[in-house]
Amino acid sequence: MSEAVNEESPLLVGLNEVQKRAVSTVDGPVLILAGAGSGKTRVITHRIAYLIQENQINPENILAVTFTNKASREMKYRVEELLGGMGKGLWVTTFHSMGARVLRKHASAIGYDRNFSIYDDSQQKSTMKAVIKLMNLDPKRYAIRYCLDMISGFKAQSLAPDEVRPRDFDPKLVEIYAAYQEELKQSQAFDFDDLLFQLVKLFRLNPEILAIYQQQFEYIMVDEYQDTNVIQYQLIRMLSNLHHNVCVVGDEDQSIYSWRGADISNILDFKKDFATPEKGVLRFELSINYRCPPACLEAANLLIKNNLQRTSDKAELMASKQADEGISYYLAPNAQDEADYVMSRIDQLSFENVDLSTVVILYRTHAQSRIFEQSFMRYGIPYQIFGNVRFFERREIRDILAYLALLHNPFDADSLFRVVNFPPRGIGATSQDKLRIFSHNHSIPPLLAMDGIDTVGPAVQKKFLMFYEYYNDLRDRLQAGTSLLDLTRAILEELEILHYWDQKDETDRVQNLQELLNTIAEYEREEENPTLEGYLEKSVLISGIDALDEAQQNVTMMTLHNAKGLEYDHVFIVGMEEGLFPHRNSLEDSQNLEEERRLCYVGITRTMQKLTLSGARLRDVYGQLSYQVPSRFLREIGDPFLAPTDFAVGI
DNA sequence: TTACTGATCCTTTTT
DNA sequence: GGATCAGTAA
Repeated sequence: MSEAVNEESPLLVGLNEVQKRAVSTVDGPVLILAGAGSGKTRVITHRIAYLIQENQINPENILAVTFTNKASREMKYRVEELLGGMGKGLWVTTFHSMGARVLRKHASAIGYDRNFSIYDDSQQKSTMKAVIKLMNLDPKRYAIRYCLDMISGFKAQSLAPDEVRPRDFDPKLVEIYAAYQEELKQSQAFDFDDLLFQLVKLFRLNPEILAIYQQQFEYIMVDEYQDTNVIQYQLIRMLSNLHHNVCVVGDEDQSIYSWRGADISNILDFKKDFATPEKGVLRFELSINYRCPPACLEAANLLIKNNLQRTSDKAELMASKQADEGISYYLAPNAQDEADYVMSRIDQLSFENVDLSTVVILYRTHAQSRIFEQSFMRYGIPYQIFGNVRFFERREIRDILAYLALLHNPFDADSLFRVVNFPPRGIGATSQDKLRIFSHNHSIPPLLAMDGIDTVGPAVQKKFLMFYEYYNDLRDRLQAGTSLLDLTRAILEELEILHYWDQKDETDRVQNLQELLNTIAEYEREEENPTLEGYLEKSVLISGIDALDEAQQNVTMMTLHNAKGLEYDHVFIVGMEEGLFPHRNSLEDSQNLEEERRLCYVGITRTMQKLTLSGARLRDVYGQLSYQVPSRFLREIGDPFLAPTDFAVGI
């Protein structure tokens, strides 16, 4: 069922033949295999615009799912640019935001309050910690991280506690899973995975609710489909099961999230899974790369060939660019020298008036950013880091957000215990444990239990009561219409929190809190209808990459994972050493090793102009000096593409 | 109850 | 090298 390409549409101008067909084929299931730099985003945005402009589809009937908020914002912006205001009502969203949005509407259908909280990683940790403690388990045997990872895995596989086969796993673990879910439920909280897991549950248990969305979303598009997991697959499957107009875009070679449950077979089996008797799957392959210099592309192709588990029969990427500065490799005597080398190169670029926002340093782990950060400061080069200690994860920020979260959702146990003794009120660990147990035994949320607890002495009782009354006072003010900014200011002042940090000479924290007030002010200014709920959701779902500020002339530093979907003129991939990249935890397992290689492939193909690889012979690992061996990926890329002049010799 | 000290375990990658 | 934790003194 090939369609005639509408040559008249301005939305097709400037696209190549395959791109044109991918844009204009809107009916039925469509698979777009899009190699790195092949104009994928362009195809998706033009396709959305095409649907609206040429096929007269109402924007409200289009769903476009991405993985990061940044990607979705970018997509929205570019569609807007193409359509000029006609795109209002489009659902361009991340999987998780979509989950939050739909769950807010129908939470009661699965026994949740619409004011539910969303727990991030650190809240999951403290909740799990409480669970292990309540269950009297050995925290060594049942490490928090391990339990959470397992549970996250279950949820990614769409398995509820009673669906996990205990014979396959430690039965205790399944008990922990059930108890953890119960704890979340008591707190009226969802964790990240729940935003998808519970959404699927909602749809399963309430076909009439699913039907609303099936009818609404006539056209569905999914970006980065190679990184979807079982639960995301199920969601797309459910939602598209009425109209069957589902278009997925992805690239097997760029799958880098299998550790999060992403399953490459989703994209490999798309044909089989989504074809209907009436509508077969159409497949388009974008294999011309418009981004990278030929040497980069050649190197990337050589590298990825070492992966034996590539299953699709897709063609090798072809270069369209001519200009080429080659690839350099610098082997530094030690990590400090590596950083200095990169600095001197960037300094040179700056001297040549290169806009520094076109320069990026990519590394495997966050820990590597520190040495570069120090060098940047020494050289006086402006920089920005993404994802390391995210703003909203700082302790002082979390404390205040916990007050706000508790105001929004009084059931939120984690937030309560976070603030009950901050600033110190003489309610220590012992009293907190008693409150927890009392709350648990009587099935009363801990906040309310503070009013009736009879298992503590009168002195502590009084402290509980005072907290409870202060809480109610704040809540009254919120309901009376006090703005979020004013309320937060009041909390900071009345609890003397700035003073508290000041006293401890923690001026950074004071500054961060001022910055928090700024973000709230900004939120209230920019949002049409600012709410406490909206602000909290934004602060928890936002990820490091979302704060990326292209307007600033700063060099950017980030992990390779964060770089997916981005492109830069000048790319530095640092720490090309065995044990670091590929990471030591992946050396033993060929599957993991292939994922590392794909990660390297992603990194290389971010390059628009010049790629520089580097590594050190000697590096601090866990505070111990260790001799490093150059990464095997360098060998796989091969000498011809590494400019020999840049080799540094010896120590 | 808190605040400090020394020991111990790590960290891969993220919505 | 650093975050987190158990143990101890005030």
